[in-house]
Amino acid sequence: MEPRQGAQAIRRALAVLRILAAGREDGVPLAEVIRATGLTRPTVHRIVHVLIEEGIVERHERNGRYAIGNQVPELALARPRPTRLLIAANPSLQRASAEIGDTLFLTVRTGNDTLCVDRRIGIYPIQVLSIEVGARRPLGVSSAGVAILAAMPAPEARKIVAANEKRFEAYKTDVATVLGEVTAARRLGYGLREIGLVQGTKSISTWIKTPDGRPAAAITVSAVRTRLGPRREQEVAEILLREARTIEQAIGG
Amino acid sequence: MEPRQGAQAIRRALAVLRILAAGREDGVPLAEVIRATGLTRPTVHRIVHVLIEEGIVERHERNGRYAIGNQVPELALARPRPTRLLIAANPSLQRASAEIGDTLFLTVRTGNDTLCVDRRIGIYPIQVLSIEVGARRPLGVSSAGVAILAAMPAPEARKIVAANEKRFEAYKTDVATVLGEVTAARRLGYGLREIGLVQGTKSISTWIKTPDGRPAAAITVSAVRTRLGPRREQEVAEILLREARTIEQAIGG
DNA sequence: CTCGTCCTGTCCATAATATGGACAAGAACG
DNA sequence: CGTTCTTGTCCATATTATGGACAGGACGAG
Repeated sequence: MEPRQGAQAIRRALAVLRILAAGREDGVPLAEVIRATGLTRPTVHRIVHVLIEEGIVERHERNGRYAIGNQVPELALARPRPTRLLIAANPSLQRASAEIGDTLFLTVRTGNDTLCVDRRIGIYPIQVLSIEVGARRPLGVSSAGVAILAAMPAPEARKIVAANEKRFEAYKTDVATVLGEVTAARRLGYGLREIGLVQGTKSISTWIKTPDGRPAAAITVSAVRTRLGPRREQEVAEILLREARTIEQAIGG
Repeated sequence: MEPRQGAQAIRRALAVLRILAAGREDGVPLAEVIRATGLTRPTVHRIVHVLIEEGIVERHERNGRYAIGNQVPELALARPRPTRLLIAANPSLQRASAEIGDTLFLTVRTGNDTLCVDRRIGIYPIQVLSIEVGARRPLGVSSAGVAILAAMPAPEARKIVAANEKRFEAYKTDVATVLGEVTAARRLGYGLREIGLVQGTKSISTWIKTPDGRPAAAITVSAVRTRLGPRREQEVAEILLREARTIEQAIGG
């Protein structure tokens, strides 16, 4: 059903945009876009510069990196709603945050990426704040991504991981490692990253499925590793599992 | 400098997106997109459906209209900053709103469109609320658009108005009428619409220029016509002119 | 029912468009 | 001064997007 053709250029432009989105405010150098998309230099160059002329992409004066331009939020204003998920998850995040005390994230799946859409800071004095709302990463490199992959049929997960192969390099991981983590998560019942993306942190994620059984999001706790020993890992995971089910109820019914 | 080529399809896709953005949540029927963009049916159809596959556009179950999809806000999350203008204009809007009592709008120019980016509701019991944050219209059909056109060099304004010709029809106006209003606004010092887009309303807009002298935005008061007689029009215009200058200072320095 | 008038969706030969190999040029480093 | 990073450009080529023509569906009037 997917392959509607006659629009290669548009699809490529969108692929570029998604890579740029992952670069957030800082932007992404052209070479990185080329690597991540697998397109050729002239093609990426052309696309990026047309998008600049159209105001969809901006180029940073300083370092020449490319980033999402201000016309994108302008287009987004056409869509005023906060998602159902965000509303449904709010009480759960509130509750879990109070209970756990460490930083909580709500992450959705969008295409082959995870996107952080909400964050709650806990009361414990050391908080992992590196991941911000808007942070976007290839599915598989964060515990949330691993959890989401673990919750979908294995073949589909493998396909996504394969599609992200070129981008894993930048996160110092690879297809085999990710697939191993996904299998482990499937067995455990939740996603885990002993070595967080930030040095010395650990993350636990549980998936949230839509009524049709497809994983749409994950809730994650990140903390300094010493705060998440085996015993506490168990406790935290149970809370996250409970709240994930609660959120599923809220979006399902 | 503009005409970088080799990307017709991407530009066309963006043109389609901007039209869809003007349709907001309700969306736009395909035929309207065809009219507004001047593209052919198969082209628009193909573009729209590829964008649907990519999650950039959604189709409403009910009426088959096309609207901006949820991936657009997701991309926009990559850009967390509220614009300087919004911050700079805040105190002025606050003050003017208290002083005037009718609904105030802050509208920016984006390409050939105006886009409402802020709204303040006044204290007077009858408020014109039809225009919401995110509302997007061809430059020229609202008093804000007229004001912005009036503040730019006449040839540029004419070019924009000509480019929007096909879209005016839907707003029951035309090139000649708009150009007349722009000339009148240039003479007056502010934009005016005796017959607002909503029946029985009247709007007054003043333009805001960036330090380089190009108009970037407008502040607008909309009220039921009877509340904006000649005397009060004068008063309101003076407040708006004063605040426009204040905002220019704030973004200039 | 039939005709007319709106709409959306599809086919495919064709021309125009986007492509990418090869090259150029600049910056940072030793 | 060479080496290894970048980013940017040219242009012959074939792949890609194009749009005229057609089909089908929904609605209303006669």
